[in-house]
Amino acid sequence: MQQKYDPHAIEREAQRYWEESGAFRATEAPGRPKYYCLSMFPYPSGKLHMGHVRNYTLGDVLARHHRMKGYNVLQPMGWDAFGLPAENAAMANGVPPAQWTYDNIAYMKRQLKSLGFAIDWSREIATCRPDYYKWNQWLFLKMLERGLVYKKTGVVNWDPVDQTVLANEQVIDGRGWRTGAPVEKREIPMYYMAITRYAEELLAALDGLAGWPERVKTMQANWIGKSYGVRFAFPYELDGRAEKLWVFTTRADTIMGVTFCAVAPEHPLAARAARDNPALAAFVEECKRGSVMEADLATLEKKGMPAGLSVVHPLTGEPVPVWVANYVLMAYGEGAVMGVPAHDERDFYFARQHGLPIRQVIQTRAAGADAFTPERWQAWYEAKDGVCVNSGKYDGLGYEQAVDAIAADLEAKGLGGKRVLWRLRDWGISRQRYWGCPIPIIHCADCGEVPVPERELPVVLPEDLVPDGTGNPLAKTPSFYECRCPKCGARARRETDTMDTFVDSSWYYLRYACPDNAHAMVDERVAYWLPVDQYIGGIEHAILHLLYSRFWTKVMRDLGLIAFDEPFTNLLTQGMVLNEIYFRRGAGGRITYYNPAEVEVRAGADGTRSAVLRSDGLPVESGGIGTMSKSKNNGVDPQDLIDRYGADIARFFMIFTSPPEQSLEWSDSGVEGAARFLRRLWSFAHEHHALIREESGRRGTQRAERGRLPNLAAVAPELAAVRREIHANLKQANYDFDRLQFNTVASAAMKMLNALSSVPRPAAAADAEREAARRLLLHEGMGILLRVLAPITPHVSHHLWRELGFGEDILAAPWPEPDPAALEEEEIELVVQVNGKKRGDVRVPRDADRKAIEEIVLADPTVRRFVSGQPVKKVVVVPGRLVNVVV
RNA sequence: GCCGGGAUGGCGGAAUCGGUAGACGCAGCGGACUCAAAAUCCGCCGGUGGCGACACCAUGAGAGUUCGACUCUCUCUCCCGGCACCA
Repeated sequence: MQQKYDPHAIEREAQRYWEESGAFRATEAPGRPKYYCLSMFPYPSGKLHMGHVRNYTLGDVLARHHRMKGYNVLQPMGWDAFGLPAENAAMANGVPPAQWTYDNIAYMKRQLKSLGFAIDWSREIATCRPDYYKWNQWLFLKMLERGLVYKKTGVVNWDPVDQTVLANEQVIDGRGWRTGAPVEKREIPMYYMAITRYAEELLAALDGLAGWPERVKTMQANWIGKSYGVRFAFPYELDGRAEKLWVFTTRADTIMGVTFCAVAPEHPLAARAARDNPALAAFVEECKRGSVMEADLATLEKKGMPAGLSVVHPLTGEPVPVWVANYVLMAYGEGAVMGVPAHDERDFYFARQHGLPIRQVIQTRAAGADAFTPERWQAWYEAKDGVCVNSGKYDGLGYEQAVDAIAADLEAKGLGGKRVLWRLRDWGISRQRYWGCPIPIIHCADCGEVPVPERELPVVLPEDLVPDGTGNPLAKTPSFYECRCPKCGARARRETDTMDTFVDSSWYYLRYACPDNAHAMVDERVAYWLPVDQYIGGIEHAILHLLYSRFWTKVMRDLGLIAFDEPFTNLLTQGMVLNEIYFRRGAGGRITYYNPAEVEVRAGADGTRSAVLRSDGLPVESGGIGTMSKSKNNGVDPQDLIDRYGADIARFFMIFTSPPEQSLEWSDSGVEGAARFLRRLWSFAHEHHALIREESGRRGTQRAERGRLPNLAAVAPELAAVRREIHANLKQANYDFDRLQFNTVASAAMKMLNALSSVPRPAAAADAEREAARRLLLHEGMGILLRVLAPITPHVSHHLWRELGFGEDILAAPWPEPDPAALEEEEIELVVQVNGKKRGDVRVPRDADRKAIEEIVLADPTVRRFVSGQPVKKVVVVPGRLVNVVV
């Protein structure tokens, strides 16, 4: 055995062994318990970043641990290969997105392999391959047939200079990222998937997802946003026609307090009112500036203008003025709201700003007539514990009675009724972009929108175009868009929009089960492997990706393609890997980001810190810390770490440095500790190896360590303590594996090595029985330690397992369980408190009862000192833990 | 703005059901080995006071519940993630 730990050599060797033995090739084995372990597939951005290493190490730990526990494990990998960065890279370098993407895939695949992940590469997929996205198109058409896909207009960011649609990410401070031009909102036709039809099930089924983090389920529930309320109308007359302005409210009990209505700038009524009102038209126009992002809209200064018309209150018959307000969202509810300034904080400020009347219609016990503070109204609002006042026939009714009575009256007048409102909106999937899956539709002048016939799928995306930032290249490529109408044969135009990349990632986990099936989207192998037993990915996907995947699963179930309801049984959401962000703002507001590795932080004499770019010594601005990303140029290349230390050390460090779900501010201080630990493991193993060889030489046998451990308590009590330590840490490690807290598994492994290292070397004239016991203990401990480490540091574990003669392949070894006999203790230690403060500890027999413990504790000199004669009120005994004497 | 989460020594973190705060590791300090350095090994290592035994303080801030709170409740501060076209 080599004396020196050479990670690169043993990693090459172990990886070759796995490759040649096809160790990670998964095959369907009905009857064996299966474990489908899936990490979110990467976008092939160029190189792996630390988030990938964290994600895939976590997945690999789970996959390898379950494999050793006897599961038939599938761990696949693929590429989320369509998307915007490829187009940006193409513009920057003049290389087609396809080539850039395939090059990146090749490079990143090599990186993943060098980390030794137990991946079945025979199932690799890339979403930009026609044999994959064909099925996007196929399912799109199935959904279209069933009315689950439909067309309507949607609002996008429009760059008026480049004449192109911008992604939210491409809008910086309200301006186009390339042109610096102020962005406008523009309405265009788009295809939508009717996810709202599944809103009820998507919400209700969250309760059944026992293996999902609560925080993710809460976020999804809030996103779906079911609210119960009343939808009702304010009648009005315009251009000689009777019309209705519909609104939705969750507080119909306050309807008698309505003093105005507000509509979104995009509302038809606003457009109509602006027609003969230039000032209002200018305001509506002003509201069109800026991006469509909700975060931007929600932080806008609240502005409004009278529409110059009024509607009729449905219950009082009084006229109610209509306003156009930028805080009303067209996309939520009816695009119009009732205004009740007395009982809604936002309405209150709006009314005060514009001199609108405030009419109190709810009173609570807690508040007097002068208690008009928005904070207080908020409390009433949430508690719903007031009664109606100034409300005519509804006076004295509580929240529920008032809502019931008012809804009934509205219903009787044909002006509304109770209604459930969802916050969830249908999923717009059209993108005016090149590098995505073509939408399989043909536009014919006579036949309208005609689906591409199934036999003509896939509609293949040309791979040789280079976008230039102005519009969609597909729309400028006649060889792509020129076609014949499948219905009438006339010249027609192919749809040039592509699909949202979330479509690609909504079902890829199914395709790993049957990546080679050219005739069907899914087959019986999907029934074997799915649903995914453990899904691992970043918390940033808590809502969109996971919700779309759940929706897609339910759609495929209803199409009879699969037979389960939810795609992911257990979910581990890893925290983000963060790093400093530095940038400079150039001319026209364009921002250039600098990698923290190129930046030097200097502390000034006055304690202030300033950052300068190393290359030119000039200052850069700090953008705080944030997720490592290509767009913020704050990634750290893990390759340096792997080249320098090898895969096992990189993996061990990644696991040890923080718990999986917590976000992690990147720092590599501490990686030396991981390296030191594995070197110590190696040299300990080397010493043990020599010991075994010596003993087997003496006995003339190949395998020396077959004997049974004697009763250590009798032979060598100090060894019994070591064995207790090993088994206690094994118990802890198994517990932590099960609760997915791997950082403390790594700690437990370190503690085991510390315990084994603490075993004293025998004196020159050691007695033979003791020496044999010592050797057997070390061997047992080493066998446990290597198996506990195998999921985290697979290469070195594989190597030492064979070297020390435990067996051929550690992957085939049974997972270790602690020996209860090793954990038994005659005496246990109890912490002693007086009035809740720790004052010492006592040792008591393991089976001492409460009364005996009380006697021992009250007789303890330290306790007596602190009690010092005061009467003992009570003695709290927590079995196995502590005793608290209250005086 | 809205939704979700987080904050513990100089640093990463541990504390499983409300029961010893700081496991394990990094950095630092002292020592051994060495011609020397690296590596390795041993010891110390939250703060304040004390020669010491020990005492007091301390888990972002402030209140509360409890025999007992890092853990539960309320208020606040700061940070991170998401907000529907980054993936």
